[in-house]
Formats: sequence, structure tokens, C-alpha cells
Amino acid sequence: MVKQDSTYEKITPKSNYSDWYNDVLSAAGILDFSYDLKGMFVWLPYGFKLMDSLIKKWDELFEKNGIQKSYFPLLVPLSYCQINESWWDKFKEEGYKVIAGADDKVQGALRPTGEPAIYPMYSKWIRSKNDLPIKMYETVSSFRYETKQTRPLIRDREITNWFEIHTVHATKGEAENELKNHVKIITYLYEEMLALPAFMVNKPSWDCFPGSVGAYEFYSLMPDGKVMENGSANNLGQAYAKKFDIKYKDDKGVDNYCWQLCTGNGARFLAAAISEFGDEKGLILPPKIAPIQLMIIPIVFKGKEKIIFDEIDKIKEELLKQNIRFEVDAREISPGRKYYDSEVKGIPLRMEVGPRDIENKEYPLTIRYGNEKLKIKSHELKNINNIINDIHSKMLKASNMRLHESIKFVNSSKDLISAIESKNIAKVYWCGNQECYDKLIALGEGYEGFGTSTDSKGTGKCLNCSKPSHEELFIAKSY
RNA sequence: GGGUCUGUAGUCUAGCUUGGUUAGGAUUCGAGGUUUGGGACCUUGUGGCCCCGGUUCAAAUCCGGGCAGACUCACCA
Repeated sequence: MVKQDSTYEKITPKSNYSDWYNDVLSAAGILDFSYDLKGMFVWLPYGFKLMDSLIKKWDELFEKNGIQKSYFPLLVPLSYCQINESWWDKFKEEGYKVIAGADDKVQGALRPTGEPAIYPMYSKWIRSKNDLPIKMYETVSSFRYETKQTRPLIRDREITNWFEIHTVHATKGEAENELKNHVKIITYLYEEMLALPAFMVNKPSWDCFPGSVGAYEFYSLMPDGKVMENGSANNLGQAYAKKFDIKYKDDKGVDNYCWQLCTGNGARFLAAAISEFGDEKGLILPPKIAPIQLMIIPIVFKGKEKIIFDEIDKIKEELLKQNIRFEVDAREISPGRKYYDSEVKGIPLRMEVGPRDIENKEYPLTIRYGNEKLKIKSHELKNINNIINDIHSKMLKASNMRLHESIKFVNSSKDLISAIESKNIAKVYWCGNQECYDKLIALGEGYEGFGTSTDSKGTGKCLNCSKPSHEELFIAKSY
């Protein structure tokens, strides 16, 4: 990567995840986090393009599902914040208060989450069944004054490019159906865009908002063996409706509380993909979200510039026809340097065009994922999309396999500890009691039961109390 | 909030233990030239001791206090 120190190149996501992660984000031109506010950073153009390809896709998917884009102020009046006392208790220390005016009066708080900005408005808008359903989302920043450790894209004080869907429904059943759509959309983003498995669990009930029905959460297994919450779809039931007074009159003129959902995620999607696929040379981007899918590197010799760039023009025409996102690196530096740059940025394909190749009528094509080198003839350029699809499938298959191999079904404390300490996720039968849960996660430092299986089939004995159970609990260290 | 550690050019780093030349090197960047199939080379230029105070003839170095960052525990997306 950028640094030239001989020891440096040995850093891999697995050997030293933290250092690798920070370095690769800078070296690849994704972020600059030297901004002088902790937990905040600048999205550089290349990084933002990457983020934007996901944003555009979720915009498209939400639109298709009738979920409308909207925007609420970042600044939330304190009166709205205080509607939900338990929420406010939790966030009043983490919240950024904004002062303005000669007397520095507090004007409100920067939103740590969307509810207090959005739900008071929903309460005003909804009068009858005809006002329902409401299906809206916004892509915004959230602000939380994290007390200590921050990590770019994973734990920030400004959580950027975060989408938050808030829907309101007349009936529980309708809400439940809608939740399935949200799950489908997140799954699509994982599998079809990021080439990552959509690993979904049921959120433990005590982590859910009191009174809510439940929640699905998505998790990513990071190279250091910790799991990271990466997307959640919450069935809020009527819990918030009761707090924020969101209700409609039915046919008989009786007030009914609405049923609500809230689903969100953001830049953590990228953090997971970057961490999953990157290597000691830098990023390896899933081709569907890569801002540049193919980098053309001219091998220029003195006196042959015209031949080479004429040839590249022909290639460009063909690539444009197929909607390949490509660039030509025409900088006047040595080709080797361009190879390294293309690699650190994680560009899926690299094609070299030099006098030798023009003569042979085939170009060296290097696939970043797996470092596979092949030659492509001019008339085969139309196959590039197939190659891209093939890379995507291979990446998805590999990430899926890594996740499934990392989930270890264990039936003893000893195995549980050894699974987690070797950077895996332990899966155990669990009776559902909080007491047993507490005992299980006390087996090691930092252990967390982050959710239960959504498709448990068998029956076993609770690892702590031996009561028969069909519930499967995932335990790992967590971000 | 607790603990451990670290601040030297845009970036990486030597020097600090034991205070003492003009703070050394690498890379980046600017100019000129020669080049281009895995980080090219030559000439040349720009740029630095986190801040404040103390000790001292003398501080990058020692001491105190700030500020900033990294790691880690707790908490949290």
C-alpha cells in the first residue's frame, strides 16, 4: 500500500485488522479521517462513489416498493426528544446539543436516531385509515457522542449515509408483510451488490424497545472474529405509536394505535465488504459496487503513443456499449506504479494495452480477486460482463462459505470458548431464560449473545440448564 | 467512565535513555531532463520537533499541565 516500509506489506486483515483497516481506507482514497473532530471524517470522491453506488441501489429498491424518499431536519427540538422519556434518558448524554444566538440558547439536539424527528410529524398527519400506510425513508446522518472508541464507518460520531425506513400501518398483519419486504431488500443489497451473506438473526427480546414485537438484525463476521451489527428491521408494534400518539379512527370512529416498522443501515455495509475481501495489497471491491470495474493501463513507448491510444479508443467504444465502468490511467508514470494503485483501490479488473498486445491482438487481463491472469482477444471484449458476474459469484460463494464454516454448533462450555477464541461464532441451544443467557455470556470476556436463529429446526438441551429447547443462540464477541 | 501507550514535514521514520553542531533519512509534492511490460533514474527546490509553562548557560530530549490520537474494558448501530 502507500507505506514503503518492508514490514508494512505483511499487514493483512487477519494479522492486524485495526491497522490494516485504517491504512486501507486512506491508501485507497476512500476516506480522510484526519479531520479534527473525533469520529468524523471526509468521504473522498472515490470512496463516495463507492458509497453512492449502494445508495443509488437502495433508492431504486425502495422506490420500487413504494417507500418514498423524504427528509426531516437533522435538528430535533428538545420537546420532541422528551416525548419518549426512556429514549431521552438513553440519548441525552450521547446527543449533540446545538446552541445558537447571542445567549447560546440550546435550540435542539442533532438527531441520534430518527424517531423523535419523524414520529411527532406522523402523529399530526394521520387521522383516518385513508392516511395509511405511510412508507417513507430518508438517507441522513445521525450524531452520537460516543464516549471512547470510534472506528471509521463502524462506530462514528457522525453516522453518515444511513438510511432509515419508517412505515406506519393500520394492522399488525400489514406491518408484518411489509417487514418481509424490508428484509428482502437488505438481503438483496448483501447478496447482489456486496457479495456478502445476509446473516439474519432474531434480536434478543430484552434488546428490543419495550413493548415492540421483535426485530431482525443482520450481522457481519469481521476478520478479527467479532461480529458487527449491520442492518436491522424492527417491528415496533404499537409501542412508539402509544408514546407519540400515532393513531387513526376506524369505521366506527374508534381510535386505534398504528403499527410501525423501522429499518435501517448505512456505511457499515461497506465496512463489512472492505474487511471481508481486502488483502495485504489493499482493497478488493465487489464488482457490482466498484466505482471503476476495469482499469486500462496503456504501456506507452516513445513514438508509439498514437498506435496505443488509438487502440484504446476502440476498446473504449466496445466497453461503453456494455455499460462497463472503466477508466484509462494515462498518467505519465511507470506502469508498475499504476498496477499498485489499481490494486490498492480494489479495482476488479485491470487490462494492459501495449505495442506487444496490439501486435498479438490480445490483452493481459488481471482479476484482482484471486489475482488470476488471463488474455483477452479484442473480439472477446463483449464477455467482460460475464467475467464480472463470475467474479461476483465467486466472491459471494467464498464469503458465504467463510461465514458458515465460522458458525460452530457447540454443546459444551469448553467448545463454546474454544470456538469464540478461535474467531468463530458459537451456536448453542438455549432455553430462552435470561439467567441462562447471563451465565453463557459470562464464559468469556466480551461475549455477547447477539441473536437467535431464524430457522431453528431441531431440539436440544440448553447449554446452561439442560432444559429441552429448540431455540438456537449465537454467541460471539461483538462490536 | 476505567486502564495502557503515543505525538518530529502531506506521509513514514532516526535522534530522546545520558539535554549541547545547521534535527538526519525515505517518500510525497514543485521545476528541468531522460524514460515507461510490477512502485524508473539524474539535477534541483519547498516543507517538520502538538500547545503552554517550568528547570537549565542551553530543551525535540527532563518535569508539570493542556490538547490530539491509538489500543483495550464497560456501554452502544
